[in-house]
Amino acid sequence: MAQGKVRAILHVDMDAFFVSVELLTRPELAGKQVIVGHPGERSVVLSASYECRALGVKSAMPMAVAMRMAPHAVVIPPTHGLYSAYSARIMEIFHQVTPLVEQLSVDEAFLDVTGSIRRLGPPEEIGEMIRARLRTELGLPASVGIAASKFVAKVASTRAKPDGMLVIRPEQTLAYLHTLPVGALWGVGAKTALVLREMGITTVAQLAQTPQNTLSRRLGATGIHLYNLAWGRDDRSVETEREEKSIGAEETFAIDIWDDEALRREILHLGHRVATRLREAEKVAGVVALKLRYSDFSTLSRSRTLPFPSNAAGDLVSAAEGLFEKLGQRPQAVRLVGIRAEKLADAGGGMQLSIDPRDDNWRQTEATMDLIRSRFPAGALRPASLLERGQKEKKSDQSS
DNA sequence: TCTGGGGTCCTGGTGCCA
DNA sequence: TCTGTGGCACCAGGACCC
Repeated sequence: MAQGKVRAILHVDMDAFFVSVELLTRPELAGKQVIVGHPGERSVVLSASYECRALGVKSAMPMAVAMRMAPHAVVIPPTHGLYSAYSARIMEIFHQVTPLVEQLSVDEAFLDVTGSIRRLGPPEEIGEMIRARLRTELGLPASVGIAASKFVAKVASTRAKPDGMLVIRPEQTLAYLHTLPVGALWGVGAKTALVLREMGITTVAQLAQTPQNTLSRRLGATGIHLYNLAWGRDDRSVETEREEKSIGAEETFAIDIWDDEALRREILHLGHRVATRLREAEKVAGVVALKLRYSDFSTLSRSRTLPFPSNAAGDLVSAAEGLFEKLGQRPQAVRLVGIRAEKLADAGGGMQLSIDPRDDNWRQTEATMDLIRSRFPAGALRPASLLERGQKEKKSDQSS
C-alpha cells in the first residue's frame, strides 16, 4: 500500500452474472424475466434478471416464492462450468490492468489501480475501459465502484448497478456514507440490523454518532468494526493471494430422511467429493466436520481432529461416520448432510505415510481413481456402495 | 415465503496443562 | 497434595457474504 498517497481502488461486480452468461447463448431471452436456479421445490434463486428483480425476486430467495412473484419467468438450470470459464476470462482482463487483483468470488474483484494511473489515465477512465472491454470482448455488463478504500468502492459499485459506475472521492466519502441505511455496511445482515434497530439505529449517520462502547457492549468486535466503517475508516489493502481455509460439500435431500443407511451413503459420497477436491488442491485436512440440518432447519455440527492430516476419502469418511455414530438417535428427520475439511495444510507432494499398509493401498487406489476421473466423464467411477444411490438419487448428482 | 451450496470469521464454552 | 489461575487448543454454533 502506498504510504501517504490516496489509493485508487476499483470494485468491479458483474451484473446478474449467471443470467448474463446464459443470455449469451439465448439472446432471445434478453429483456425477459429470467431466473437461474434448479427448478426443484427446495432450490433457491441463484441469479435473477433485472426484469425479475423489479418484481421483488432476489438471489437466495426460495424458488417457490420467486415463482409466485414472477410466474412467467423462464427458469434456467445453472451451468457452473460455463460461469467458471467466463470468470477466468474476466480475471484475465483485470490482470491486464493491474497485478493487484483480489478476487472475491466468481464475478467480482477489487483492483488497486493506484500504480496504473500514470500508464492508463485516471481511475474513472480505467473503470470505463474495463467496463467497455467486458462488454465488447465478453458481452457481459458490469458495474464499477471507485473510492480510496475497499469498503467504500464496494458500496459504490452496489449503488451503481445495473451497468453503471460511481466514483466517491475521499472528500465526499463521509457525506455519502451518512446518507445510507445501516444495511449498506458490509457485515450488517438481518440479525445485526435487527439488533441495531432495537438500539434505534437505522442509518450509517446514526451509527457514527453512537458511542463505541455502546456498540461494543451489544455487538462485540463487530460493533467497533461497524463504527470504523461508518467513519469511512478501512485501510485494508488489496490481497492478491488467499489461502484456502476449508473445503466442503453438502447436499439437501429432495425429501427429509430418517433412514440411517441413506445418510451413511450420503456421508460416503460427500467424503469422496471433498477428498477429491483436497487432492486436486494438493491439500490435507487436519480436522473433519460433519453438519446435519433437521426438518425444522436447526443445524448441528460436530468436528474431530484427525490422528494425522489426510486427503484420503477413507480417513475423512471414517471420521465423519464416527461423529455420526456419536450423535446417536436423531430427534428429527434430516434435510441436509455436509462434510467439511478444515485446518488445511499443503500435501507436500507425497502421500501421507501410515502405520497400516492397507491405508496406503487405499490411498494409491484413490490416486488411480483421480487419474481415471480426469480422463473420463464425471460419475464414471465411484465406490460400489454408491452405485445403488447413483441410480436412486439422481437429483444430488446434478450438483456434483 | 420457507429457505442451496460454497465459504470466512467471530464468540463462547470447555478441558487440559503448567 | 490440593487448589486457583491463566493460556491455549479444540469444539460448537451463529452470522454473514456471494
